[in-house]
Amino acid sequence: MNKNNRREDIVLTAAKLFRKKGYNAVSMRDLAAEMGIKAASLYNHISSKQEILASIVLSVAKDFVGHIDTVVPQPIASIEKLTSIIHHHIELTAEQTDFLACMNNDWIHLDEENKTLYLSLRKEYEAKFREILRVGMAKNELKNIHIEISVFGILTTLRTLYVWYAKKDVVSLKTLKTDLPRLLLDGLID
Amino acid sequence: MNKNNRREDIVLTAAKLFRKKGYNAVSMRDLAAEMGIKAASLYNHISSKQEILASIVLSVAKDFVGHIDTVVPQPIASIEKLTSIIHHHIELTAEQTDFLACMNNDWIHLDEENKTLYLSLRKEYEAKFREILRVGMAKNELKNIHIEISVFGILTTLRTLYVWYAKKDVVSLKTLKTDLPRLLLDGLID
DNA sequence: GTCTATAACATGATAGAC
DNA sequence: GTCTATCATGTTATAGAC
Repeated sequence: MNKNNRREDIVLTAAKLFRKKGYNAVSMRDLAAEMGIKAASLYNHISSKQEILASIVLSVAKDFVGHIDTVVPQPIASIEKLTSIIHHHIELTAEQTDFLACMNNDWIHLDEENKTLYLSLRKEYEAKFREILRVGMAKNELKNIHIEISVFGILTTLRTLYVWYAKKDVVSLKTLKTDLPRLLLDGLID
Repeated sequence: MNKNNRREDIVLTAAKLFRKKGYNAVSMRDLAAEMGIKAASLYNHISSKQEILASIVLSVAKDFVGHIDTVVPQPIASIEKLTSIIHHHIELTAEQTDFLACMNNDWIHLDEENKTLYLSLRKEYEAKFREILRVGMAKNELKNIHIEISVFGILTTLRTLYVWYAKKDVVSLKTLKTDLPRLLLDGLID
């Protein structure tokens, strides 16, 4: 196993543990034990516990911004854009559950520099999402519900999908992809 | 100041710190410093850091179950019941922001016994909420969206209200009480 | 009720041998 | 690349003086 794979392995294992117990509750000894090595050996592959956290959180945050950037310029209705975004959240949740959980729970433990970077990516994502809603409402494709409440309500549900995805035996990915957009966009009442 | 008030003060201060930095990142020295006393003195009022956390988390969890128990037997439409629950979440979020945040972020750090208790309260709440949706769908008051997805989507948003409530300058409590039920129940699309 | 002092241990990280 | 050994610091918690 070369150095990159080993590093990747450490980050994946860390994400799993951080998700389960929280960043602060996971010691470098815990992480090393899970990898089957000693704590000191970790430092041949990573430079600090902080670096691992930043690697996890920022990779997900960048992925989300990357996706919304491909959606925004498309010549499709607002509802289609929102559906595409919801589907991307579902897919990423399925593929990178631990990373998603880690981003949501532990970003607060990033050092000042990375926290600022994370929050600016998040702000950028929210601004682009808000703009899609604004245009949709202006074109009367969407109901005129308070825009901040709409942004918050939808993004919160999407961000927290991973919590619920752990119980995925209850519902298939396919059902999720049809019924979650219905819930978030059409609502429960006719 | 008598013993109960002092204890209460410690719990309120702890909730504030736990919310800001996370349970594990707050030491008893931090908490004592914030209270203007020494760490050792805390133990005259509480028996452990764990006990403080349990006190915070369980009080909120019990409040939610208590409220839904008053709503369930009422002779009103499902939509009215859901609106009442949404309003209760909004009110509690406004009154006990730190407690709500602490429950959401730090329940994972409860010891085994209290974690089990918390999860059973949470399960009980979800079951009662699910039943309201089930009846509403059976009576055709609500659309037939996958029930687990509906439960998840709505409760997630309500649980995470505190995150957004910190930016309360953006929207009034009154607007929240009208537009959040609209978003969650009516949806964005006509 | 609060203090000082301290026990007993866990933490992130590093140096240097192999 | 991994190990053992170690460091400096932080942790929860208690004993006993005032």
